[in-house]
Amino acid sequence: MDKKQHLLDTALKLFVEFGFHGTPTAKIAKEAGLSSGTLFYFFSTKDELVTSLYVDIKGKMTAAIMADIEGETSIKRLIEGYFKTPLFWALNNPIEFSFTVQFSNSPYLNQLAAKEIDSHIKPFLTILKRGVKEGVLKKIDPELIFALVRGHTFSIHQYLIEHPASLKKQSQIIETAFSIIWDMIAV
Amino acid sequence: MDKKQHLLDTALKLFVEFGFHGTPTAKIAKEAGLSSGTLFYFFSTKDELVTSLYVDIKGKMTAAIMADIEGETSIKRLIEGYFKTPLFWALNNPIEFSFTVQFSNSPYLNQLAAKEIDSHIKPFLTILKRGVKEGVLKKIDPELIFALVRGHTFSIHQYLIEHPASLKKQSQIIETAFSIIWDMIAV
DNA sequence: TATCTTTGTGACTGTTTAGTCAGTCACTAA
DNA sequence: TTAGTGACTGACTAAACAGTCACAAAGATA
Repeated sequence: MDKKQHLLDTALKLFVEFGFHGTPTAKIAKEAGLSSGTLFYFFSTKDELVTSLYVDIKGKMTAAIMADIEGETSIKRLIEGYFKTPLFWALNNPIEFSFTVQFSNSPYLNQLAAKEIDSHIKPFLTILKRGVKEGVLKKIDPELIFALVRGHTFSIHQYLIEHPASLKKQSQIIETAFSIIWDMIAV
Repeated sequence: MDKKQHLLDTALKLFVEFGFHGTPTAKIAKEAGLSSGTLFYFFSTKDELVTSLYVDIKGKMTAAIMADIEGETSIKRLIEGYFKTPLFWALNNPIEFSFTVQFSNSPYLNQLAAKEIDSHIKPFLTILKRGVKEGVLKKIDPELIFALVRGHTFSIHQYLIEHPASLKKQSQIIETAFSIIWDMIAV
């Protein structure tokens, strides 16, 4: 499985640099020091490679979030985890995060089972619903709150990659960004 | 130039439905009732067609914003125009707006001269800078405010297309969304 | 050692695609 | 009547590409 992971790593790098369609499978294999056939030994189609990569990365990000919010019960801390962890994770894994952004805005997303997508959204949505019900969050449709938080994350990430700064400064921006979004949705 | 516009319209429809790479030039020409050669008579490459379409649509959107804020001087009203007009415009031109979103997140964006992109961003940024300087807006990097407004627009648009509602309800959401973002950035 | 399975090769193929080009045709104007 | 123009055609080409396949090594198992 060493080679398989190596193919995933190489594909990731090339996809982010040249895009999905700008990266032929032959190039991925060659760059990974393997033959074209080997790629199709591990992944039956190119699409499968792309979606595998997404599932893989998304899984790692989710794991990071889960580790961060483990044991937490307060709505604020939970939302904080869901908001801040991906951004901090993105600082350490910029290529991976870029890939997920690119993927989310591509037609590939539709190839993914709705179930897979849902499994990442649902837990967070449940927390938001509870927050609204308990009066911690404003009486706004939880799905709208979800969209707001998501969009905010997207904004901050965009800003961070366009304006490189020290890790300390970046951390500060993320912290400030959370206060902003929290004030926006909390009662 | 009738045929050229017709090609642009057809391409727009197909690109939004099938994506850039999922739409062969031959299909665009056929769907437009023209021959393959005609497409290349008007647009020297496929890329030129795609970017033309973007410039075209972006121009129309900018015109709508300009019409809305004409004569305005108050920072709040200007920002309101920059935020609300694209969203209302998107309600009436969903396909066009979807196209710009898709385009903005694709590698095609890099093909566009930085100048072209800048020309849309700069005027708004200037207003934000003035707002910060005059103490109307919070002391946050105007570029960050820009990112926040942009992300907020993106969020609301996403929510609106995922949750169809009456025009009245949609308008209400946009109005509310503006109060939210205004409270977020204003002193 | 013999046999089976996994891992790997790289030349090959069938298809799809952007882009070309020689030529048609309706029209204009000298 | 003739010459010229420019929109428009569609069969064609050259390249690129995803995916296949017959064939090996390398490793495991017996």
